[in-house]
Amino acid sequence: MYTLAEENYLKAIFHLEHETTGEVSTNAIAESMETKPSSVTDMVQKLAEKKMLVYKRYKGAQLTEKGRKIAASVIRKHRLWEVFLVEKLKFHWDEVHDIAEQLEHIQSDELITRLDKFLGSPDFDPHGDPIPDKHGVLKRTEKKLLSELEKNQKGVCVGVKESNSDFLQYLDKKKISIGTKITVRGKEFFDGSMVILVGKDQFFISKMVAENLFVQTL
Amino acid sequence: MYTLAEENYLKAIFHLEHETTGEVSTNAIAESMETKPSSVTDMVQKLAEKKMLVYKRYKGAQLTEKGRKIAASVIRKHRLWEVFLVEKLKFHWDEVHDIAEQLEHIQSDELITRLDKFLGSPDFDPHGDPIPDKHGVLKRTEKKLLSELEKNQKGVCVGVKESNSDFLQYLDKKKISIGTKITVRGKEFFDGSMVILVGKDQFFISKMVAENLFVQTL
DNA sequence: TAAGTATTTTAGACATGTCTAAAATTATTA
DNA sequence: TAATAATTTTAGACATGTCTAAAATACTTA
Repeated sequence: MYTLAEENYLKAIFHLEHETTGEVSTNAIAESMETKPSSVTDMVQKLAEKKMLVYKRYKGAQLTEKGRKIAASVIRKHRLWEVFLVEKLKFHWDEVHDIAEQLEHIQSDELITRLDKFLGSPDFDPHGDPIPDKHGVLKRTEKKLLSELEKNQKGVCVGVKESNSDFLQYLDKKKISIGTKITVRGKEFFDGSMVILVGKDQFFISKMVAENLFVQTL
Repeated sequence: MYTLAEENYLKAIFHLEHETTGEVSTNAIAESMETKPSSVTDMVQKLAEKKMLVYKRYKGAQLTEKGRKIAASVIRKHRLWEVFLVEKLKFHWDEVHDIAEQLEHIQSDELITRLDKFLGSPDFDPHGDPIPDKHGVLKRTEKKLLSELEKNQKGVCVGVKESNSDFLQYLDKKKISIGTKITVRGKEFFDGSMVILVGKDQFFISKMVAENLFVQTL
């Protein structure tokens, strides 16, 4: 269908478009892909010929609807595979990126349909990023750090900011994982610590923990 | 690690070595890979430089220990993924080859270690072919058609010869799947039909069925 | 064993995607 | 706004893996 290089370029440009506004520059693409600007120019011209993006010399690139859909489908596959690796194969959240980077290029619609079903049609990947649906629609989501919530606000845990084994084990112990509902019961000004409700358990967490957990506000 | 083309050549040669004896000819490789003999010559020379096989002009190729191990690891991955697709994603046995053909090239030892464990370290793929172990050792197995067994012999179902939906549904109904133990209770000369024991159920099967089921004799 | 046939290799070309070095364009700032 | 700096593109080369056409070698058989 599409080559590996094509998919990687479209994916990179898709991400860059979400970080800034307007056209994406050659240099920005080169940097994010760890390649040279001259290579990017070549490739972007080819993608423009294939109507996957619009390109004007010296002005940068912008995905077309076609290009956007291809990129979203690759990202959907990436994130679904990450869920598989963490939920089923018990990888840690920080070990799965490179493997998903390969798995995202497997070509089979039926495979992804079945994988999605097998995983229970998850909405978020293990890093808390939303999974585009099969039409390439990405729910614009309010992903916040737990530390940004105020007293009495609720959120669903959707991921961690930086993951390390100790922190993940701490979360395990506290029975916090993706999908866990968290309610803020109290918040201290001076040190940013919180008291939160998880299930029926209420406990204290430090600022460090609150600043490392992503939640989806409810 | 190794390129896609390298892995595919080694795999094809590995299979051909098991079908005949001695060196594998350029033409045979070309035919099995649906490519041209001239392309094979080029590639085989490169693989010889990398010590993955031994090659003499006009005399064909033979895998070295190194090449054999790489090939076996690719085949191991292919067959483990096939088990995953059938057992976990509920694909039919005849739908999984093309997808496994892509998945077999994913590079990550840890992934395969975990996948193997997740699947319960299976010994056979859904077609009844043995899965090489992590050291590339392939159990030489006595895969036979059920029709070749005599009265009172036992076997474990390891796959089907030709699979079609109707036949797979028939097996489902009779509670026969990979790993199922089958005992031959009777065999008729004139039409090749059999009476077999599956679990606690004893029933009649036609020659057509007996000639389409692979078993591992016990 | 010589001639004809089949197999295999070589030579040269091509497609994809990358790179370096140099040229062109755009942006900055004095 | 002219000079300088930064960005971007072009030109030409290279690596991988493929192909066709032609040459070399091996196999068959009369």
